Amino acid sequence: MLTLKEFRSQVDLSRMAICEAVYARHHGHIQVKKKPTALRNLARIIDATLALANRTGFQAMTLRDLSRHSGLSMGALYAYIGSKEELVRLIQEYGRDLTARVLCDCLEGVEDPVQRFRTAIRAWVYLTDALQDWFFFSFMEARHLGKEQMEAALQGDLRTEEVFRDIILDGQARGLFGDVNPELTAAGINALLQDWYLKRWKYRRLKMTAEAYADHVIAMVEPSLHKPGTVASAPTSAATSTE
Amino acid sequence: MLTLKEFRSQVDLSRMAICEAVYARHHGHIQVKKKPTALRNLARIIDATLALANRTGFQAMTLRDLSRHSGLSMGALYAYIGSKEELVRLIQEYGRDLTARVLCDCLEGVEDPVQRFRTAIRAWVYLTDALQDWFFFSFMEARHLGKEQMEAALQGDLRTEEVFRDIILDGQARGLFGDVNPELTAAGINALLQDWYLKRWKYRRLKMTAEAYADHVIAMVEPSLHKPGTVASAPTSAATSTE
DNA sequence: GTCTATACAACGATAGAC
DNA sequence: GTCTATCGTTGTATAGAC
Repeated sequence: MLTLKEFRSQVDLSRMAICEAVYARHHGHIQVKKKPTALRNLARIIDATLALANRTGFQAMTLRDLSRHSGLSMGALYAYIGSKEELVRLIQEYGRDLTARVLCDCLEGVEDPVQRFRTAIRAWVYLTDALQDWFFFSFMEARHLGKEQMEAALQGDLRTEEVFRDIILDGQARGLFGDVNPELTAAGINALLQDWYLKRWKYRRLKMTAEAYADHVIAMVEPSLHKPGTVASAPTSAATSTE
Repeated sequence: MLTLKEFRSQVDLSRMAICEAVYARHHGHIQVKKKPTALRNLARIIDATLALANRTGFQAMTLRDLSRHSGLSMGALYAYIGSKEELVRLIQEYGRDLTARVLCDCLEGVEDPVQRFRTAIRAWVYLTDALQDWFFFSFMEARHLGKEQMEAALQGDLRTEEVFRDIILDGQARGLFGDVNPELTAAGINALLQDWYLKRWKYRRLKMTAEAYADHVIAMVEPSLHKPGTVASAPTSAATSTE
């Protein structure tokens, strides 16, 4: 079974690794040429943006706010970004590359549909947990982007669903799952997974861990997948399960 | 079974009925004293605000935009609202009163837990379908409100969940449902219901109706509620079901 | 590379004519 | 009741010193 610890060792989600990718992609637009300083300040800018924008919205966050919280002056800020709009694009892009890859990587080598289903859910919850501020930002600010950027955001959403849809189709082909609508069920799973980063306050209040939440989603969806009459052997909790 | 038609005849969700309520609540702050004109223009302002704000966000919508799209001048606008912030409060409040009441009304007289469960889901989907622009606005702009207004928004969210939680608890007490976590399951149902107005583009693409979506949520959740080994007699579709 | 000081546009809000 | 014209403020973005 995919544990949170295992997941974290597989995927490098450190701020620095992410900022490296952003820097590599945008070094043409970034005026600062000394890589160590550039990476350090880029990390500050992204952190501050996510913190401020997730509190009151990206539009409400002024660049003066950002300047204060990132510890950089207005002038210095503009050595890294060309405009406020470019900042939101920059943040949006870095996550997109990452998320598409992670889910596929974690599923590699897992053949059994039931195992694939559970692994995919766990991987996604762990990923969105590690990068909750990015996922929250991305969801809330997607419609403020330009047309083609928004298209890309929607495509990312659909691609996640396709992974689940294909697992369900495979399970049906092998006679393991009943005849639920694969597309709709995948959309439902997506909605449940999204709740983890959209309603953090709620689950924090319930003192839930990412692993417990993944188990909950699995427990909620799996019974609807299995053929009527088939009693599923669903794991009740990550801690007690012995797969 | 609660159909969309039945629901609409039970609850008056017309713009005018809603604007009456808003006017009644805010007539102290509204300078325009002639009721018919006030109601007409209030409806225009609310419609335009929801349309514009849901496209690019409330912060991004300028009052000049609103003035143009509502057909009122800047000056006239300020005869109805005291400030931009008051406008968002006004819109937020009108829905809150409504939503709390509707769910309870539709459940009145329905005793059987399974029926209550299905009716509650149908009622909520129909309600959010009729007022999708309001629910979308409310979800997206909740964090831009003041502290006590945001508290109220969260409370509204929790109250919906409590209705579902209580239905599950009742079903468990009567031995009809298995021992799922009532609070978590209610949160999951809430997440599924939210998807209907948060991802309209997706379901429009799938050519789904509100009734079909309600059936889908029921079909997805019900199997996890029933006791292991118990085969549920879930209705496959609102059209073919004969309850 | 980073700073301070400033330009310029756009915003929310109001005054006063009609 | 509704309009046009205008106020003061605040936002994004840049120029030039260090």
